[in-house]
Amino acid sequence: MKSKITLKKIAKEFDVSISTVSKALKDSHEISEEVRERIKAFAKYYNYKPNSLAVNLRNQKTKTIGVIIPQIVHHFFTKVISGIEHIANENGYNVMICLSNESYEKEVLNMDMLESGIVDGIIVSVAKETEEKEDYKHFKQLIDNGLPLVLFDREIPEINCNKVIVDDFGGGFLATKHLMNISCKRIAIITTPDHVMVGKIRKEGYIQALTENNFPIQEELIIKVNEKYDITNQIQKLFDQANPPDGIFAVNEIYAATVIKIAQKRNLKIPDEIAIMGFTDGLISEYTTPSLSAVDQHGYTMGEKAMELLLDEINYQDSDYKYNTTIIETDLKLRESTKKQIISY
Amino acid sequence: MKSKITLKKIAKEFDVSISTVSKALKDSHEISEEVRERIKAFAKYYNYKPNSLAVNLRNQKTKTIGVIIPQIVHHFFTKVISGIEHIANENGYNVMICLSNESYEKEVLNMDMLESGIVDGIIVSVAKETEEKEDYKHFKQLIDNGLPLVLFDREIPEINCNKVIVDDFGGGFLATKHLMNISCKRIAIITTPDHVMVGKIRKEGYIQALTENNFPIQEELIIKVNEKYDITNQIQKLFDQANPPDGIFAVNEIYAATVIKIAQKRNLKIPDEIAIMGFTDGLISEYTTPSLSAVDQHGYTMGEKAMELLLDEINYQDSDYKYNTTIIETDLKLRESTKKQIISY
DNA sequence: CTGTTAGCGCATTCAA
DNA sequence: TTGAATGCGCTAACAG
Repeated sequence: MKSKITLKKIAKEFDVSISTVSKALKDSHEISEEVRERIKAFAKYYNYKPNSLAVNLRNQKTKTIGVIIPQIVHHFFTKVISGIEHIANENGYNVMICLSNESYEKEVLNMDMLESGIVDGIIVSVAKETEEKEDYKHFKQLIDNGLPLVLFDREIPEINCNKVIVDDFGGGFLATKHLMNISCKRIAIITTPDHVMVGKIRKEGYIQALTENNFPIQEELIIKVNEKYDITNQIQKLFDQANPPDGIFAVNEIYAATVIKIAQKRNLKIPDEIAIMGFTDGLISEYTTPSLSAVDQHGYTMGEKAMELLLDEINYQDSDYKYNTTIIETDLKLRESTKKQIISY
Repeated sequence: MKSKITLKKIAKEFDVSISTVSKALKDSHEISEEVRERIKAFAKYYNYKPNSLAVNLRNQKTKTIGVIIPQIVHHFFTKVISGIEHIANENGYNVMICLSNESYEKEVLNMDMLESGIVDGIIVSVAKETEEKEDYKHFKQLIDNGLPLVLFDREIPEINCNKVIVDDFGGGFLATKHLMNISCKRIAIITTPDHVMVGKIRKEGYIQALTENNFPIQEELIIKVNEKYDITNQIQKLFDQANPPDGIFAVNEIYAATVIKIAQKRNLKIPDEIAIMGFTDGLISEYTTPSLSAVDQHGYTMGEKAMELLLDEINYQDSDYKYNTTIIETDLKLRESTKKQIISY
């Protein structure tokens, strides 16, 4: 393995000083045209690249930002990443993506690593396990260490930093309202355990919509899925009730798609016997039969916004920086799973 | 913004030398128990983290590897990444993910950046645009610079390095063979333009299966999708023929899912009137109606294997390193889109 | 026009 | 048991 070429080696080759080489490669006019050209040609030939570890160490910044996401298989997160990448690249930043796999421990490990100087700032969506433990020491430390931080999607109220969140409440509300509008009478929700904040808040939107419209809140219509066990089985129970729902709001794509599969197996007509709303940016929704109506999370926009906020903080010179929480409004992407034939008598 | 704590600052605090602090934090027995403990306590309290730029510069290695993938929204790539992460983390490596977005230019930019010393090795799946241009200078340079490289999925024959590829030929063959087994008589393929190697090779598997079984190769049954235009329209044409196919092999998930949508719109019964095979690790396949039979790409395994090969090369001391091409065998994941009611007379 | 020097943060060798 | 000195690769202020 050839070792990499450095300024030092080039300097030796030409029998000049290192700084002469450095300047020549930077096209400094301090260096004579001739020497400059020869050095540049040589460097180009040997494919010289400044060692960025050294450059960064020198400059005390890296032009790289870190992103920690809980999962990469969720389409929502990949959209967010694309949005982050877009703004980052536009501003000459590189993006380093790390996965926490919803694990507290991996989240801490990733942050430790990112905190060690390789990035100028960090964008995080909190792991479910961390939300469950409610242990946010590592975030506080990060901030204490002066590293800019932006939280997105899953945020932590007690941490003071820039945030970008979806209007989960509004989304839950809209979804539920839409089910009412297509005249569903018994509307169920399939959500996460309450420690997953986004699930909890979407549920609150659901409850608000019910309450405002004088629908009763019925515990048997609220399913909190524990992902450690079989999802289908937990959702099935909705349909085994004496009085099953005629409308379902699922807080994510997999739950919604699972409902479709179950409904089909039971020969329930979608949307006429059972209408379904999801909450997602995902691809699956477009390809189910019927295709799934869903609350649009605008993941790409979230990513862009998160990166903008991070740049804001990175570039802010004074000490009176004010944190900002950006709320991304949701809207509905209506497809077939809620497109009822309106029957007028 | 507080600036980060360094060895130097700790040294000043205790009025000892930097090297004493360094040793103390490494629990060196050269340092007296008492001093060691005090320094460690202090460092812990202030959340000291060695600056990895400095450490890496010193050690000439970073314990980080770079991954360049063309897209992140393809479930296959996310699976590969999970596999890479798994082996990387097991071996104390961090993973830095970069996206080329199928663009030659972004691929080169990413490689330039990674080549500048921040990673110990690189794993790449080639961008479509690069395949089209057949411009591989940047890969040659990378290797010349001595940075270990592993190519996966989309490889480049003329580049000499470790590789992990799916048995695309075998996959195409298997898929086509299975369509024959369920007694399809006119089997079409929906593939990519030939410059996308994986598409081309899968098509060759398809052709081999046809040929071996005395099926004619019919150009009108071979659709090469140009993703710059509407996919549905291009695929539709298959069904507008006088003699439409009764079996379709689509080389990726989106094409396959699109076929389902089209077939449904035309009221074609799947799989009886038209059977469909995809080629994917994706999630969509499970949630379409009917669910999609597909060639399993084993993305996770590919990722693991790629990382193992990279570690191999990184850790290899001698100069006679031998490159290896690992072929991941495919197999079929049969679901409903090919599950014909076998009717016996 | 070119070179010397210092320093970014750390680890390590050698000397005290 | 501690510290001084050196160097990883680079840049920039300053000197010549």
